[in-house]
Amino acid sequence: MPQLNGGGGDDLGANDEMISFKDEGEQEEKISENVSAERDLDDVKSSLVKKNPKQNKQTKKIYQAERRPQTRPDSESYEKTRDYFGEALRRQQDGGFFKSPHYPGYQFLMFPDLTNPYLSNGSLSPSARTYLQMKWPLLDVPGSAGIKDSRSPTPGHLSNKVPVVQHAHHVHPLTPLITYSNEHFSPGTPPSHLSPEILDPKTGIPRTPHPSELSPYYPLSPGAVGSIAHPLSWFMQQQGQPMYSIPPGGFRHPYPTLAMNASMSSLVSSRFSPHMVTPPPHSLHQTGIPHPAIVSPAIKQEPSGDNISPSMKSPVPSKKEEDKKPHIKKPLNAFMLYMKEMRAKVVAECTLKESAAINQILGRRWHSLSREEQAKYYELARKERQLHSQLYPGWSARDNYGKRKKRKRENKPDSKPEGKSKKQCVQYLPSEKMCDSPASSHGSMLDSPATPSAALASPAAPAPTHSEQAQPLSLTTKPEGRMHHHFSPSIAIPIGTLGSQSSTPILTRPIPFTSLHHSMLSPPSPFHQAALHSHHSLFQSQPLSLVTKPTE
DNA sequence: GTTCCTTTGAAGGGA
DNA sequence: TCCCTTCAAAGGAAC
Repeated sequence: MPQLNGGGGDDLGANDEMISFKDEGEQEEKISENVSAERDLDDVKSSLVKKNPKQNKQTKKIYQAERRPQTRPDSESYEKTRDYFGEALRRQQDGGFFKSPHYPGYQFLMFPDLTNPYLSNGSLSPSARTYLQMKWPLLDVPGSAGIKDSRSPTPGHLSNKVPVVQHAHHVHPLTPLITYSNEHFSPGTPPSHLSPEILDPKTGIPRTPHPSELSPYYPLSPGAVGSIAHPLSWFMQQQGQPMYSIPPGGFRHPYPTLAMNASMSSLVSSRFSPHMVTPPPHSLHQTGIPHPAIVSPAIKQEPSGDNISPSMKSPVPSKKEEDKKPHIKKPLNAFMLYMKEMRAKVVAECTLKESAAINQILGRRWHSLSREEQAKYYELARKERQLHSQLYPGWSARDNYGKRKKRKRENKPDSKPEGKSKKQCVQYLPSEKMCDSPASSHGSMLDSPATPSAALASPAAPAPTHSEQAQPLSLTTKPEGRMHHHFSPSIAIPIGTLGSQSSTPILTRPIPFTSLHHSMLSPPSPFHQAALHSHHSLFQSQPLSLVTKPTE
């Protein structure tokens, strides 16, 4: 688990983190995101087809070397989340325009007083109002009118998989932790007066949310508890995508004992008594409720035990048992959680559909996140792992090995699939000049040798080795079949001052002419320029050079 | 219909 | 300890 350096001294340096998204003005943020998305789009479009495993690996290594997020100790993290919420509440109560934090839901981990969102007189407490407003921006919560965030795009409109209008900014990072397929829920219907107004994704007409979109996690009792949709119900409805596939037949209350009433801190760490963590067979808890991480082979449509190599199988269970054995998915890591949350937003901004491209953008944005922001996801991931381990004590990631379709391994430099011609590519590295992240992750690594990579490293992830950092980038190949013909001519953009630490040659990034964006050939916009200037000299302009991509 | 792509991080095994 | 491999999500593209 990554540990952020304790509050005061963020001596991890690196004020080169991209913070511009956080506390800037709303307009500025929007501009920033649009610009970044635009650049990301161009970037990705131009680079996606070019990349190959080795290049990716190099890029990855550089990314990894560049910065390792730090998380604070839990207590401090929680304190900060409290502060987040307090600040949000203050803003709201001050009558100011409530601007949700970048990850507005996160602070709800420590949401105070959720166990009793109502005041004694029956009205919602301010905190509960704030929560509800964050949860359901369209919900008219008394006393909080006008705090709807109209800024963020509504991926729900744009994503064909988002059944509920939900601002990306209001998607709690923990949402994927407990999001399940809507189709399998039959939760209680919240009272109409508290039902968020939801736009039908197809008609755009406001409608009462389907019960499945609300609070399926709350084992609402027939009585009082059911009188209000539980504040944490929104955990369930992120993008209509379950984090874990649901076995046939669905389930009613995932994490049944996960009665998320008070704080999410106890959600995963203390809500599970030992007796309930033992996964009953067939994906069902003892309550008969399957865990979302359990995927029925039928649903998963993954190779059955027959396709699993014997080495992958545990010697103990028989083949039949193996077939019956549910597929327990790995818990999502921090980046995966981030991806799930941000994908729709990126898709909306970039009008990109290709996940590979989206993921590239997300990867960059991930690196552009501040440590605090990343720490949130690391914390969530940690909790998820903790929950997962408690639910499935005997589970090992190794159990899933071989349950996927076998992937070809082409990463090895010398391994080339027979009969497949390869095309040499120009060395590719994502150019931070084109990236949305002024706080170049690459730059921070390359320009800040004093920053110990270990200090920046995620506790769970080993710091990049010296060999990794110094590993020279080389020309790599990619199967020609995936190459796009018009990508041949390209522009090489030198990547800053890379040579200072290694013998890495000037890195160039092929950019198809057809994808060239004006921003690539013209000075950065004032905003971007300022952002660039405020961070690194890495971004000092260097002349663009035209190169011709070698072709075979 | 299946596999690949692409990202980061976690985990496990081998050297 | 280090390195490598696999898998987790996602969905269009390629095969």
